[in-house]
Amino acid sequence: MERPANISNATISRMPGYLRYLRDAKLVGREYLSSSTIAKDMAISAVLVRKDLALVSSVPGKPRYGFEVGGLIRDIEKFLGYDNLSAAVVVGAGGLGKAFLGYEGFQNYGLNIIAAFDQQVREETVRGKPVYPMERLSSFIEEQNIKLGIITVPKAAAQKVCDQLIEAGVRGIWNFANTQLSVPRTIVVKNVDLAASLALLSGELANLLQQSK
Amino acid sequence: MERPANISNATISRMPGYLRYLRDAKLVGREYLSSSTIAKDMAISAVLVRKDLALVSSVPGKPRYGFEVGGLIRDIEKFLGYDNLSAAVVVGAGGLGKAFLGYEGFQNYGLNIIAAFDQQVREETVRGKPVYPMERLSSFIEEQNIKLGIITVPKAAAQKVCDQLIEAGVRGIWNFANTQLSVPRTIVVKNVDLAASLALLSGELANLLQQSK
DNA sequence: TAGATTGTTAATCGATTAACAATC
DNA sequence: TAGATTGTTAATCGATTAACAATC
Repeated sequence: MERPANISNATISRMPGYLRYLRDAKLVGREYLSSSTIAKDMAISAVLVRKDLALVSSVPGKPRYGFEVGGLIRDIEKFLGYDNLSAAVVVGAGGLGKAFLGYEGFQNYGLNIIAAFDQQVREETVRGKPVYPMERLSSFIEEQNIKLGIITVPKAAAQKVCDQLIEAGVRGIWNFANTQLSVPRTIVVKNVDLAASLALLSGELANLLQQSK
Repeated sequence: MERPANISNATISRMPGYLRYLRDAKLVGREYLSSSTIAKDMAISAVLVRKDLALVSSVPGKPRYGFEVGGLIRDIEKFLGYDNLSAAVVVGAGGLGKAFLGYEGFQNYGLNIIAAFDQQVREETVRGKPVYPMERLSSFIEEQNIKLGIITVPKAAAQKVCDQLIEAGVRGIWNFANTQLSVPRTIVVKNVDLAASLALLSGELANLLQQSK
């Protein structure tokens, strides 16, 4: 894999945004786009766009034209590893877990959730995808060689689930339970902290409502 | 409101994390905590903890003791505005929308989702909370004086829903549709970009799996 | 050619960390 | 008192932006 190791997290985080934008642009027939056009539409700076794209693009942008949309899409997909979908399981078939299991959109972002697990199986399938009891978790992960687990169980159960996933062979964990997980250093965890996002929103909203009084 | 305007987004984003940690600590009977203990448990630096807490705490930490847990909890709750819950509506009663409507956990983070709206009402209520048809959106928002809207509709419908929310009086939008919304400058939008989080996770995971080969 | 646009080097900005004096 | 811990000032680090030469 020729993914350069020196690409910043900030840049990586923006990549799915570029991809989404470029896919939309391609759909309406755009073939070339300048960094300034992309920047304006995405509300970021043009220099940043050029720097980001230079890091992942296999062909440089052309002066006078800009970047070739199709090529860029392929390069970003490759960079993000979307050319081969990661199979994943979700543990916790509550509201969020079921929403994830039923959401096809993840396929556009390189993720293929193939099953859910829960202590109590209330529905055998969600939109055609199976929900299994926890007892089957380990063997399923081993058989299917799953490397990515998504945790959507309540906080109190999260650490235990996390340990089980790792024990069974999962190496990356996407954690939606609102708690700090402790894992060996060889495991990657990414916490999704909706509360942090909400805090920023509420804060700005409070300032705004304050002003308008 | 005496919220200091000069607190960075980075600090604000960490506040819900501190709050969660401190609430847990209080539950197990901790009365004082040093910045180094908090830092170790939360996997951030102790100086950062002291700086962050100094910005929101009404009483300074005590040398030799640390910070008083109960007081800190109250200060952060106040800072984040959790002392008065924001009423919100969610538009889009698909998987994610229903998950949000049914999730009581938001109450712990200052948010009270009181109703959902959708074009097609398949269930009249979710965990006791009402789902209404889109036709009722405007009047409901006006009557209940709702200032915060959550968008969980598909991408294609997001901008229209956004416009309707703003038209009816919403001032802050939490957007889960994965598209860039265009809004007047007087409106606050916070996009939740799961794809960005996933990109970081997959990237690190790929590096990891690569190494272990 | 002229002009739009890229890619790169240097400057700026913001956030985190290091060092250390102040305090209970 | 001695020592742990805070709060603050200065240094570092990383990311973004500004400036501008290179290019088609």
